[in-house]
Amino acid sequence: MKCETGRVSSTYEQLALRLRQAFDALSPGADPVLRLSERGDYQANGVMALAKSLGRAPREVAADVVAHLDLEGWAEVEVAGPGFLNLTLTPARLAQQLRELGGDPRLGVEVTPAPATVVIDYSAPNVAKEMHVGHLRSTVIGDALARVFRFAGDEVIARNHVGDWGTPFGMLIEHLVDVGEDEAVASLSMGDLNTFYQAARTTFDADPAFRERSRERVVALQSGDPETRRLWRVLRDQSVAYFTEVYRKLDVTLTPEDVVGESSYNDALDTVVADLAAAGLLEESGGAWCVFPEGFTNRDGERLPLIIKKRDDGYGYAATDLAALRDRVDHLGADALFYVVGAPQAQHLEMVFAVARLAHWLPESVRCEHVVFGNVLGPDHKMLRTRSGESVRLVALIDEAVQRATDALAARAGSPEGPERATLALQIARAAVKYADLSTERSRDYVFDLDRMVSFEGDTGPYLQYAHARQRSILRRAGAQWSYDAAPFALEDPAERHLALGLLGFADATAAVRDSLQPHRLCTYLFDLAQRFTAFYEACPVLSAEGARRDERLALCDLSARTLALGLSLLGIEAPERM
RNA sequence: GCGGCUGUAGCUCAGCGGAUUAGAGCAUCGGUCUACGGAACCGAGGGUCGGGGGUUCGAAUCCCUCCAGCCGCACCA
Repeated sequence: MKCETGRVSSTYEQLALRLRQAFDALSPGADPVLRLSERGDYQANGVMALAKSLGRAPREVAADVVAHLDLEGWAEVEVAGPGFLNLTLTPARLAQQLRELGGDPRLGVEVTPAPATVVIDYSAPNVAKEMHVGHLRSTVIGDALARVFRFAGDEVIARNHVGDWGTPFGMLIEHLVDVGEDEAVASLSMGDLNTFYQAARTTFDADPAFRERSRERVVALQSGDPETRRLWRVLRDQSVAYFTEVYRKLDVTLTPEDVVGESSYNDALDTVVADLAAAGLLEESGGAWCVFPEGFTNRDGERLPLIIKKRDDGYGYAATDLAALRDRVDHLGADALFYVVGAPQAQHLEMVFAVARLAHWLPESVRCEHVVFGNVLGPDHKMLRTRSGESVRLVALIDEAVQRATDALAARAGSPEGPERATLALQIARAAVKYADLSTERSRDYVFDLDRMVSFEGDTGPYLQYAHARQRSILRRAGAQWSYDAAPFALEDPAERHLALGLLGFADATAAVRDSLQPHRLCTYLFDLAQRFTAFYEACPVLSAEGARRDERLALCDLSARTLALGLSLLGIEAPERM
C-alpha cells in the first residue's frame, strides 16, 4: 500500500491504522497500544484498557475487536492471555514490504507531505572563548536532530546563538588593541582562544586603568562607534572561523551562515520592551523592568521576575531571547522551535516561553520545546574537567579519541595505513564520541569513558561501523551477481525473519526521534538491528548459499548495510566501507 | 525553603502513553566453530527496578510520601 507521497508507509503504521479502525468500532478513539513483541511479530495491548472502560470481560472485548478487524493480506491475529492481540505478519506481506524497501533509497521513511519550518538552536559557543566539553552535547544532539528533520523533508533552520555581545567585549577589544591587531588575529586563528581570553581577564583584574578603558569601550561599542565596531567584528569573525574548523573536525553541519549571535537582536530590544509595555505586562521592580509570569517563585516564595531591562538600562539576556523567538516566529515562519540547551537553563527558558505566550508572540500552533540534556561527567562522576580543574577543550577531546582509534587500528593486522588510516581514525573517533553522547536518554548525565566509547565491542559507534563494514565486505565479494527481483524472501530461517522484521522498523525509529527529540531512540534501533544481523550472519551462510536463497540473503545484507549507513548518517556518523 | 532532573544486575545503560517470565552492553564463568572480516556466536550466574504507602485484576511504568545525588531560584550571559 502506498500513501499520498508515493512512499511506503511503515508496516507498523499500516497495522496500527487497521487496529484503530477496529477499536473505533467499539469505542471511538481507543488506543490499540501496538508494539513490537517477542510472542508474535507485534502485539496490541489496548484491549484490557478498553474492556475496563466498557465494563466488559477483556477476552470478550478482544473477540469483538477481532471480529471488526480487517487484516486481510497483512497479518494473522490471535487472542492470548487476558486479552492481548498477537499479530504475525503473513509471509507474503513480509516479502512484499521487503521488496518495497529494497527499491526505496529512503528505506521507508516518507517525505513529509506538509514540510514544517523547524528552527533548531544549538551549539552556541562564546566569541573569543574556547569551545569545551560544555558545548559538546548541544552541538552533537542539535546536529543529529537537524539531520533527522531535514531528511524527513522539513525545512531546518539552524541557529547558532553565539555569545557575541555584552560587557566582556570591552575588555576583549582593549586587549586586542594592546597586543596589536595582527598579533591578535594570528593568535585567534590558531585557535588559541583560551590564552587570549585569559590574558585579557588577567589584565582586567590587575589593572584599574585597563578596567576603565574597558568600560569606556563597552559604551563605544554599544553606541556604535565605527572603529570599535570594526575591532569587535575582527574578534567575532576570527572566532566564527575557528568554530567552523571545530565543526568540520566533528563533522557537524553548522556553517557561518547559521551563526546569528546575540548582537543580531540589538535593534529589536527596544521593540520588545515597548510591546511588552503596551501589552501591560511590564512592571518596574527594584529599578528593573520585569515581567512576572504566573507560577514562578523565588526562594522566599515571592513572584519571580523575568528581567527584561536592567536597573542600569542595559538589556538582560531574556530580552535577547525574546527578540530571537519573535524573529524566528515572525520572520522565519517557524512551525517548531527547539532549544538544545543545558538543563540549568530550564527555568529561564520556561519563563521566556511563558512570557512569549502572554505577549501572543508564540502561537499555540508552534511546537516549542527545550531539548534538555545532562552533564558530561568524568570518571569520578563529577563534571568532566582537566586535572588542573579547567574545562576540557573540545578539540583536545576529539584528538584524544583519534589517538585511541589510531592505536586500535595499528594493533590490528591488515588495517589501512598512512593517510587512509588517519581518515579512518577520525571517522571512528567521531563515531565513538557522538554515539556515546547520543545513545543515552538525553536528560541524564553520562560518564565520559573513552576506552568504552572507542571499543569495537558492545553498544558503541565503532561497533556499528564495524557491522556495516562486514556487510559491505560480503556485498563486495558478491559483486553484481544477484538481485532483489530474484529474492523470494521466503525467510525460512528464524534468524532471517527476525532480521527482516528489524529492517521494517527503520521508519518508525526515525519518526520516534522526531516525536520525542530523543536521538537515542535511533541508536537503540540501530544497535538492535546490528545484533539481529550478526545472529543472521552466524546462522545463514550468504555467499555459499545457492540459487534464490543466495539472492535473498544478499538482499538482507544489502538492506542491513543501507539501513545502518543511513541511520548512522542521521546521527552525524559516517559508515566507512572498510575498517 | 520552593522548583526541576536523576536513582533499574558488579560497572555503563535501555525499558517508564500499566500488561503475558524486568532487557542489553561490558566484566565474570562455561561452551561452540577450518571462521562469507573471530573485533564472532550460544549459554550461565547476577536485580526487594532508592525506601514506604496508594490506585489497579495487573505498577520499573500512574498518584502520595520519605531518602540520596546534581542543578536552578532578580539585573553575568
